[in-house]
Parts: sequence; structure tokens; C-alpha cells
Amino acid sequence: MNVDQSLRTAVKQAAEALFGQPLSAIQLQPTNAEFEGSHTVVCFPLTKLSRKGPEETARLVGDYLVQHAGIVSRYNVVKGFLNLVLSDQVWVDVLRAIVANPNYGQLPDNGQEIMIEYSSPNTNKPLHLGHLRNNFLGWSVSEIYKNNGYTVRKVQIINDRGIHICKSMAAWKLYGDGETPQSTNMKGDHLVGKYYVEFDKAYKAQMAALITKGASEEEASKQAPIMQLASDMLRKWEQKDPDTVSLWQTMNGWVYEGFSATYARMGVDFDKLYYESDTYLLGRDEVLKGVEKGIFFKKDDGSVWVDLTADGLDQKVLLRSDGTSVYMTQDIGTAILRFRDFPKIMGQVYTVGNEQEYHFKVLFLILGKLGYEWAKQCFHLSYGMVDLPTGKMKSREGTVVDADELMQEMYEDAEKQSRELGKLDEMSHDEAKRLFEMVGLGALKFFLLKVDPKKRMMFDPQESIQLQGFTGPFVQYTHARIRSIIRKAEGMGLQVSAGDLNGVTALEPAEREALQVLSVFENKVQEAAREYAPSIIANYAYDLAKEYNKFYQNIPIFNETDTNKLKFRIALSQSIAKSIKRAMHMLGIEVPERM
RNA sequence: GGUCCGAUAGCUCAACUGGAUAGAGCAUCAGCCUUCUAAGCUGACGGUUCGGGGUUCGAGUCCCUGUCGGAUCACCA
Repeated sequence: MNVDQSLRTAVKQAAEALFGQPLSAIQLQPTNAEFEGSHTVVCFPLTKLSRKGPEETARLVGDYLVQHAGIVSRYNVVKGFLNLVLSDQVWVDVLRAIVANPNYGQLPDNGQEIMIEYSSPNTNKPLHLGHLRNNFLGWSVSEIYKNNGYTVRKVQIINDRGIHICKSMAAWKLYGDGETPQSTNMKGDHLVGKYYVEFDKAYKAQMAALITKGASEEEASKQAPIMQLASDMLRKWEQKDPDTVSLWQTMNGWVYEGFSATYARMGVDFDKLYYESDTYLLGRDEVLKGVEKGIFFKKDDGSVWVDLTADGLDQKVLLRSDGTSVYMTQDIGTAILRFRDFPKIMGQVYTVGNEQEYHFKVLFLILGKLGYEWAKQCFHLSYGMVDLPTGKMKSREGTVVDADELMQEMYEDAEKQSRELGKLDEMSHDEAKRLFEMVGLGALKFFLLKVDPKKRMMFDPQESIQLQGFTGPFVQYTHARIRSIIRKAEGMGLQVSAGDLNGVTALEPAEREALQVLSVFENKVQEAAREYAPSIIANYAYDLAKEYNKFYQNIPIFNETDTNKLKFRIALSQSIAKSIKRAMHMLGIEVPERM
């Protein structure tokens, strides 16, 4: 039973009966903590129908609800706000329904399919903090959609082609001395990234030398030998020169090996990978077809453009004058290919930083112009940059926070803090290690996901390793506490099912309040999908844990001698633990049995 | 310069899409472990929601305007 729904219909009936007119929308909100009640009807909009003052209107509705709607036991009116107190029986029924539903928090299959893209790295350097926000967001939104009843296809596009990878290749060829991940004992992505940095160093030095010899900055940027080597490699790659392609394959292979280790530790995965090297030609074909159909136009130099001035944007290049693809071309091809591969998907979500908002605006417009209906169902999940206290992250200046290093630091810090707290007495070595991983990564993921994705956020390392307050470990700890209770109950032979929740008639305030928070879980799951916002789930998980801790602190469960009440409390605890676990899973965070 | 975001407690973030006296955490201070895990709980302190107008029963939220910060407007990706 859904309390909100019942209340809405009840208020609707009340309004019709009292004022003789149908009511389109009802404003129902949680009651402020300072007043008695759980639900509040905002009565100002009703005054137009009632032709009475807000307070009198509220009282009329309140009286009607107490008399006619079985679930409202009393009410109070503050200004135009009608605060409703539901009978405890209603709350017991709510818990009964939750206990009876093993999938509470997960909505039934809706038959719809959706594709979500995230990660999408370049293959010339390792993943960093920005990628972590991206991956955690994309993975979490996927889980949130699954919990809303969708079939989800998780994908990424790997930018494995282009000048950036040729830069690492050029530097390795010049200075690499045959180094491999095996010979250096380095992760492949880090090794390739090292040569990307080498390239930049050499490039800068060569440019400086040319400039002192009198070259302009632009000339120097093109004439630097190492850049010429990289450009040459790109040309050779496009001509499928065997040596170049082989080196490209080898170095990309190193990167993929490194990435898969990073993804494994991050706990993210994909249903299908797309490679730019496979899709850019399709994109070019589609663009050429568009030229034939008159959707795009060709300039005298042979370059192909789309005119978006009618949509308030500019003209945009789609093929260079030499016929090669640009970023946009590749994305057009990828999008089309994906809808061919997965014909049932209704739309696509692109998890990409907000610096690319313009790009996606243009992409979706172009796909629409090409006649693809699904273009309307494409959504750019645009998220803000992650800032450091020292300022913006810049790979060139070495101020990036490396993903692998950060995860390892979080692990070590979780270990250190756990030891200081003396939490490990009864734990095996393996269990302890799993716990550090859970807590370290949980802290990191929660920290990155608790903020509204749209907003730029600050990553303070000191704050991210906090285990107290509004953090992942706080929620994990609450779960472990509840599990401890459940174990004790099971040890006493107490198993609780929905049918056992009869004999309770009066609730403690702390019980009612915890139950109230528990009861809105599915609303939050829906809201999170609608907003593409894991932060809604993170905030909810925190609220739920916080509310449980209040209950835990106030009411000693096992002091209760009335078996009915005892069972009620255990059922409530159990349900909250399960909901915490499910909510945290939607964030990609595991919860421990003890900590 | 055009367009698009953002600005809320000392710091990091909320605020159910226009509702009540704007809430959490961190930090600071004061309490609570012989009772289910103190990674917890309870209190105190902390606000001209960037400034100025407007809309209405009601504005952090909507409109106008100014200030500050950021992104973007490439034959880069």
C-alpha cells in the first residue's frame, strides 16, 4: 500500500465533497519536524475552491479526513498547512508490506531498454580523478535505471585513434628502448602515459629551440621533429602501414590491460565496448549520404559542413577538406551503430563532462536532421569538473590525481583508521582486507556521488578519507550494526515474517520516524532516475542510516519483553538494513556484515 | 563579444521543483560507553541564500538588472 497515494485520493474526495469541485493537483509534503504529523497538505491553493480563509479551509479538510479516511487519526493546522497524523496501524501496515516484498526498492520490469555510456577514455594515459567521477556516475545511473525496471546496456567508446595516441607511440619509439610493462613492472596504461609525458617534454624543448632560432610559435609547433614524427605516424596508421598498426596495437593492448585492472578495482563493467577506430568510417559514410540528401553541404575546398544557424548555433565542420573525420563524425557513426546493435533501446545517455555540452547539442540536432526519431531520446548526462584545493587538475602540470594511486591510498587509510579504532580483533586476515577495500572505496565513491552531478565539486583529500558524518563508511557502519542485531536475533531463534506483525498497535516516535523515512525509498529511486542523480540515493541512504541510529540509540531492542514489539523492531531493523544495502549497491558500494 | 552553467553557515554540500522559523556534515565547545558495535547519539555556536529591483497569499527557487567565478563558441578529441 502506498500511503502517499491513499492520502492524495482521500484529499481529492474531501475537496470534492466539501467544495463541490474537482481538484487537479494536491500539494503533499513531509511535515516539518517541529510540528506533529507526518504528511502536510498545503491548503493555500484550495482557498480558491473553498472561498474561505486558508486556516478554515484546512480545518474543514482535516475534519473530513478524520471522519472519512480511515488512515488519519488527527490533525493540526498552522497557517494554511494541514498537518496530518496517521494512525500507528497505518505504519504497521506499511512495514508489513515492506517485509512482504523481498524486492522493496526495486520497481517491476517496465519492458523498456536504455543505453548508458560512460568512461570513454583516451588510450594515451591512465585514468584520473575526473574519470572516477564519470565512471561512478555512469555505473550508478545504470543501476538506478535497473532498479526502475529498465533493461540497461552499459557501453563506452574508446578513443583509440588519433594524434594523442601517436604522441605516446612516437616518444616510445624514440626513447623507449624496448620497454614493456613486463620489463619495467609497470601497469601498461601508466607506461604509455609516461611516454605521453616524455613526448610533451621533448616537444616543448624542441619548440623552444626553434623559437630561439627565430621561428614563430606556430611554425615551431609544426616543425618540431617529434611532432612531425607523430603526424607521420597518424598518416601511416590511416594508410594501414603494418609496422605502425602493429605498434599501435601493442601499445593500446598495454593500455587495455591496465584499464581493466583499474575498472576491476573500481567495480565498474560494460556490456559492450565500442572503438573509435571501428566507427569513424561509418560516420563518414553517413555524412556523405547526408550530403547527397542535401542535409549537409560541401564547401569549395571539399570540407563538409552542417548549417545550424536556424537552430541558433553556428556552422559546424563534419569532414575535413582532406576527407578525414573529426570527433563529431565519429560520434554520429557510433550512435547509429549502437541503435543497430540494440534495436530495442529507446534512447541513450551520454555521461560526459559539461565542457562538451555544445558538442552534444550539435550531435543530437544532426542525428535529428538525419531523420533518426530516437535522437529525441538522447540525453547528455553532463557533470561538473572535479576541482582540487590547489586548483584545477592539469595533466601537463602534473596536478592530476591518479585513479590507481587514489584507490590504493583510500585502502591504506581505511586500514590505518580501522586499526586505530581497534575494530579488527575477531577478523581473519582475508576478511579484514575485504573490509579495507569496502570502506576505502566506499568512502571514495560516496564522496564523489553525494554531490549533485551537475555541479562542479571540490575534492579535498583530507575530507574524502573521513569516516564520520555524511560519508559512505557511516552508512556502512549502520548496516554492520543492524546485521549484528539480526545475528543476535537469529541466535535466539527469532525469525520474523510479515505475518508476525499483528500484535503491535502503538509505536514509539523513533520507530515511526524511521519507518517514515523507510517508506519513501521507492519514491527516491524514481526521483533519482528522473534526475539522473545518484546524489539523491546517497542523501537518502544517509538519512535512513541517520534515522536508524537515532532509533538504535533511543530504544534498546532486546530489553523489550513484549514479543510482538520485539519482532516489530527486528523486522524494522532488517528492512532498513536491506534497503541500505540496496541503496548503497545503486551507488556501487558494498556493505559489510561487521566493521 | 555571443551562448550556457554556477554563487547558500568559517569549509564541503542539502533544501521534495514556488511553501512554514533555510537543513546536514566537517571544524569549535559541552555532555553520553557495566545495557544490542562510541566509524555512534544529544546539545551549543554558526545565515542580509552575491548586490539591487519585480511578480504573489508566499521567493534560496520564477522574471529583469548588476558583480564575481567557470565552461564553450577549432578542418583538437
